[in-house]
Amino acid sequence: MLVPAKTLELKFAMSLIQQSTSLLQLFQLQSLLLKTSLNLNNFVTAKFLRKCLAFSPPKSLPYARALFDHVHAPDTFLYNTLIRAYLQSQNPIESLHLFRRMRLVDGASPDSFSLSLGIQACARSSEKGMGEVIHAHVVKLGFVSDLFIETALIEMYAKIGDIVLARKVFGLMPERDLVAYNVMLAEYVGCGEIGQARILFDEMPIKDLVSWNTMIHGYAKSGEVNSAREIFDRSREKDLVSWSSIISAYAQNKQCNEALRLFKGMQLGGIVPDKVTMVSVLSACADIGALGMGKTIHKFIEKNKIEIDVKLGTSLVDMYAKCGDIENSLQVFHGMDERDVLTWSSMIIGLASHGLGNDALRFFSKMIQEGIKPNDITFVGVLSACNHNGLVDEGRAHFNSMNNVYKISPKVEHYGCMVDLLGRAGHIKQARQLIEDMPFEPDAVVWRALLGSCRTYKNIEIAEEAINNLINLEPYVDGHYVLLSNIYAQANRWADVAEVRKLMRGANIQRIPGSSSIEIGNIVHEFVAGDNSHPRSDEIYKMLAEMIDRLKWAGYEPVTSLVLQDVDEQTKESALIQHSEKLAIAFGLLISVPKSTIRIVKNLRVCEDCHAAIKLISLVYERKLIVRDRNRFHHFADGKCSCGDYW
DNA sequence: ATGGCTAGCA
Repeated sequence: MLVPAKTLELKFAMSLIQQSTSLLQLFQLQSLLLKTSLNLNNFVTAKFLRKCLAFSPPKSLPYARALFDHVHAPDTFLYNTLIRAYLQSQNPIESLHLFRRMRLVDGASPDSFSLSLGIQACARSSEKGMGEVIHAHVVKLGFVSDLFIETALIEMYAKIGDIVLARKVFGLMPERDLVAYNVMLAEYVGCGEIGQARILFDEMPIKDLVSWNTMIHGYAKSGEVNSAREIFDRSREKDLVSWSSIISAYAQNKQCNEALRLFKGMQLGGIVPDKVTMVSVLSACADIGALGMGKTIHKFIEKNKIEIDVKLGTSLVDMYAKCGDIENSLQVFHGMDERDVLTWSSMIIGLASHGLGNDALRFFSKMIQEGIKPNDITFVGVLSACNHNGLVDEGRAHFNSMNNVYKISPKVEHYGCMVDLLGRAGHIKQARQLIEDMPFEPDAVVWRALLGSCRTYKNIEIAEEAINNLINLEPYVDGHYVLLSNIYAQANRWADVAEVRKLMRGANIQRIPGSSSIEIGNIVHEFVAGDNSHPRSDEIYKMLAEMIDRLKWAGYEPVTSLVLQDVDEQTKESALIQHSEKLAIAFGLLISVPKSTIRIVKNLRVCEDCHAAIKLISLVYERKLIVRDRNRFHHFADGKCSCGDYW
C-alpha cells in the first residue's frame, strides 16, 4: 500500500469536518474521530474546533471547550483557536486564563498570535497589570515590530485609560498601516477625544470606509450630529455601517424624524438594513411615541427575516412600552428565548411607567429567580414601581438592598425615587431628611419630587425651599415660577404672588414650549399651544370648541389659576383651552376611527387642567385615551385616570 | 493551519 491507511483516514476526516453544515453533524462526526483515535491529533482537533466555533458561539463554545479539555497536550495553535473564541464571547477573562495556562500547564510557548490575542484579552477585561506583563514579554521575546501586536497594544492602553501611552506606542511604530490608524482613531473616539480623532483623521495618508464610519460614530457620540452628517455626506462610498451610524446619530440626538427619513433613504440607496440598524430605527419610534411606525418596522423585521437577538428584542419591548402598547411589549418579551438585564429592566420600567407597579415587582422577582443580576437601571424601574403603587416599606427595602445585597451604590436618580415615594405617602420630613443625607448634590428631579408632595400635603415652608432650589438649578423654566405662585395663591399670600411675577420678569426665561403629538397613519402630527399651523386647523378648532362645550356640560371648569399672565379670566380660559394636548386630542377625535384609543405624547408633564379635561373626555366621548408625559403614562377611561390623580 | 479596525437597547 503506497499511502498509509492513517493518512487516508485523516484526509477523509478533514473533508468530513469541512463539509459539515451543523453542530449536530459535527457531533456525529466526533464518535468517528474517537473510534479512529484521530481525536488525538491536534491538527484534526483544531480543524474541528474551528468548524464548531463557526456556528453560533453561545451554543458551540461550551462544546468546543469540553472537547479542548479532553486534549492531552494542546499545542499553541489549538490554544490560539480557543483563546480567540473566548475573546469574542462575553467572557474575555477566560482568554487570559487560557493564555496563562498554555505556558504554565502545557508548556506551549506563546507565538505572535497568542501574544496579540492575550493583549486584546487584557484590553477587553481591563487587566492593566497583566497587559503590562505581556507587553514586557513582547519586548523580551523581540516581537516589538509586529503590526498585530502593536495594534493590540494601542487598543489595550487606550482601554485601560491611558490614551497618552496608546498614542506613544502608535508613534513609535516603525511603520503604520491603515488598520493601526483606524484603531488609534477608534480609541480616540472611544475615550471621547473627538478633536484628536479629527486631527488624526485629517492627517491619515489613506482612509478607508472604516475610517469614515469611525468618524461618523465619533461625532454622533459627542452629540455633534451636524458634523457627523458632514462626514457622512462627504464620504464617497456608504455601506451598511455608514447608514446605521448616521441613523443612530440622529436617533441618539433626538432628531427622530430625520432618523426615520434616512432609514427610507438607505433603502432607496439599495443598502439592506440589519438588526443593528433596526435597533436605532426602533429607538427613534420609541422616542416620539410613533406606535404605527414601530409596528410597521416590526413587520418589516419579520418579513425580511432579520434575526431578533437579545438587543433587537429588547428594543421592541422598549418601543412598544414607550408607545403606550404595554400588551405588545409583554408579548415580545415572552416570545424571546434569551433575555439579559437590559431586557428585564426595559420590561420593568415599562410596566412601572404604565402604573402596573405590582406586575413590575413580580417581574423583578422572576428576574432574580432566573439568576439575572440587576443593575442600577433595574432599580430605577423597581423603585418607580413602588412609587406608583405607594409601597413605602417595600420601596425602602429595595433601596436598602441595592447596597446590602447587590453592591450597587444608589445614584441621584434612586434618591429621587425615594424622595418621591416618601413624599407621596406624606412623609415629607423624612423625604427632606433623605435629601440632606444623600452623598451628592440634589438635582432638579429630587427637588421636583419633594415639591410635588408639598403641594399635595400643603407644606408651604418646604415647598418654598424646594422651589427656590429648583429656580436656582433651572432659572429659565417658567413652570417653576407658576408653581411657586400657585402655592402662594393657595395660601392667599398675594404679596408673594406679586413678588414671584417680579422675579420672573427679572429672570431670563426661555419657555420650553409644551408640545403634544398624535400619530395618524404613520404620520406624527405635532401641536404646540395655540397652534394654527396644521392644514386642518379650522376644523380642529371647531372640534375643540364643540369638545369644550360638551365638557362644560359635564362639569368641566377651567383651572384658570394655572395661567400666570396678568390677563382677564376670559383670556386665561382661552389660553388653557388651546393647550397642546387639547389640540392634539381634538384632532384625534376629528380624524381617528370612532371608539379607537387615542394616544398622545407630551414632552412635559401633563397640566392639571388638561388632566381633569381628559378624564371627562374619556367619559363624554366614550374613548380610551393614553397620554405619555415626561414621566409616565396616563390611561384614561370612564372618567378616571390610572395615575389616581397623583403624578 | 490563525490574527488587528467601524454601527445597536434602559
